[in-house]
Amino acid sequence: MEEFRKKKLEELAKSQKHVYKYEFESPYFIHEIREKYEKEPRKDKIVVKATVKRVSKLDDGFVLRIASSSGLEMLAYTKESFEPNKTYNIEGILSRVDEKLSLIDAKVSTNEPNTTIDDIKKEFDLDPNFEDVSIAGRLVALRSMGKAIFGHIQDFSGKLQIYIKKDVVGDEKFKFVEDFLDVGDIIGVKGKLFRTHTGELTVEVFDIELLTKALNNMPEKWHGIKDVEIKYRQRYLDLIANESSRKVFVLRSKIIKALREFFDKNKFMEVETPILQPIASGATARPFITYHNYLESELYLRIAPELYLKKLIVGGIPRVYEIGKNFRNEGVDTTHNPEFTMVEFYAAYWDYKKLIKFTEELFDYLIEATNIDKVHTENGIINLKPPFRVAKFFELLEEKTSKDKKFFLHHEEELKKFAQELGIPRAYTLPKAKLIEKVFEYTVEDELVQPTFIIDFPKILSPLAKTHREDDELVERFELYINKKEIANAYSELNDPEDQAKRFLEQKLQKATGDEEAMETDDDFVEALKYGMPPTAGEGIGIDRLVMLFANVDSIRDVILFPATRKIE
RNA sequence: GAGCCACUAGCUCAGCUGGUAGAGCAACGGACUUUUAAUCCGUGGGUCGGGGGUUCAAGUCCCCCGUGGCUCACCA
Repeated sequence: MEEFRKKKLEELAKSQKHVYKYEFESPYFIHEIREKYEKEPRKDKIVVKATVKRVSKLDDGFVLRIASSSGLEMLAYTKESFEPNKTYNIEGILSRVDEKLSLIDAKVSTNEPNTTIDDIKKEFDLDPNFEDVSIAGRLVALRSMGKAIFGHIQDFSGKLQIYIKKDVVGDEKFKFVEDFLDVGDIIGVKGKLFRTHTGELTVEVFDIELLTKALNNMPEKWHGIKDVEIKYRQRYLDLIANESSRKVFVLRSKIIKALREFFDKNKFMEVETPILQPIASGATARPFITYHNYLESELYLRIAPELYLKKLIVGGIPRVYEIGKNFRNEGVDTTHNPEFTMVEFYAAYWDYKKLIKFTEELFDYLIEATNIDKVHTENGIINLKPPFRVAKFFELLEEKTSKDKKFFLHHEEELKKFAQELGIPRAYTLPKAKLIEKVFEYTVEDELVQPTFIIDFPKILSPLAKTHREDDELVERFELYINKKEIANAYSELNDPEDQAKRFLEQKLQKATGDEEAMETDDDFVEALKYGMPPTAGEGIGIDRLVMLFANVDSIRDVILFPATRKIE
């Protein structure tokens, strides 16, 4: 804790000023105020004549503060080196970065100026005309100029400059600000909006109030929080300091909201099924175990909601979806968190072909909602706009290995040998189903960068999927791969109770031969099927991975607010 | 679970073959009424992740432990 701040707190208490206020009238978020007076540029390429006032180094290039002859300023992001105090014709793409009008990809231009900073400002930064505002936020910067003080307040939606003049707020208030306010404090201000001569939207403050004192120092303003350990364990600091992080979680919220809208629009009903389950089935994964004192029995945190949702289809709900967490007791890495969010949905009278179309419609909807239809990854530009490629599981395998379906399903010894040659560890001890999966991973997965539906999986990999109508050894199932990651998994649901019982039995046998992740038998589910489940298709989409895709981040921990971390001793 | 790498001021980072622990921002004192990574002058700040060892001397070399990252294994 900061000693000086503590002292300020004590002094304030002595003078009977409340340091932790109860409320403040603040009808708008900061972004709503900015929205009124700031138009979004359309990313046109422009050329302006400007003088470079300051050059600041970034990790990747420079930021320039450039000014017109009349003194209006804007920022320019560049990779080229510019000399301060020189005048250039600068071209770049007009956009808004960190709330400020900026040129991106700026460079020295041989073209004549086609506009001026003054004209641009007039068009996109409107005159607020001294509107009265009352607004609260965290003080994130404070620059004292003697008898005037500039600062910035920030809320989750944005940042706004404040300007405190001694002869406007009065000697007493001004001294209070000088003596007691620190960067990090939560404050409320009342004042009127104007633009400074460099054009920044600013509140000229006539009243200012300390609402909450911050005792700890804030993270550094320029570099933000980089230490991933602090980012994950103290996410609030990450959210205060890093705009990029705020953006990711806003995007996540947008995506989940869009999913709900999309399902609601398509007449799906949202439900909740148990997280504490007596049998952890519906997927192949190891569960967390917990204990219920009253029932005197072990319970599992669910690894999938699948079987419960299908029971609801039996119960007559024609279309259901659930957005919620699954828990899997497995390793943690950049694509796996022990608890993760999925949407699972089931529709009676549909089959997996209908789901392919439906999934494409869903992506169309997400593209519209997020305004993102392409992502630039290290694997190249991924185009998220449907329609997507459709490819058969065994055809892809055959393309890469020149071995056919028969080889994989009926020549186990040779398959083992082949797997060994591919470098798959412990090839001789793995069960056949695992081997096929592994070979697929080793040979095909790397090429699945653009969105691809892989269809028609082998039956032995899919104990809950319906047998393929044209091939008894396959099931009607697809997985959607994007950027080498599985994003969705879907199938025509198996609704023959006897077949289902048989498949569970096969899983049991696999478990007996050492496959720890083989699926648990759920007799209640088989019982439900005996009452008749209409033909149904179902799908699960990993929301964390979906957000990773749209946000273009590499680690699942960057899209989960509080990812799993080890306890610090 | 295995291998490699990292951990230094509140934050971001320097610190070579062992020789009195550094910078920028933040903080503290001062100047400045349109600044904006403000500027200018001055000041304080450290169990170098923890523990042990080698040495006249360890942030630096060795061993153990902790946390994290990457790769692999496991897994969606």
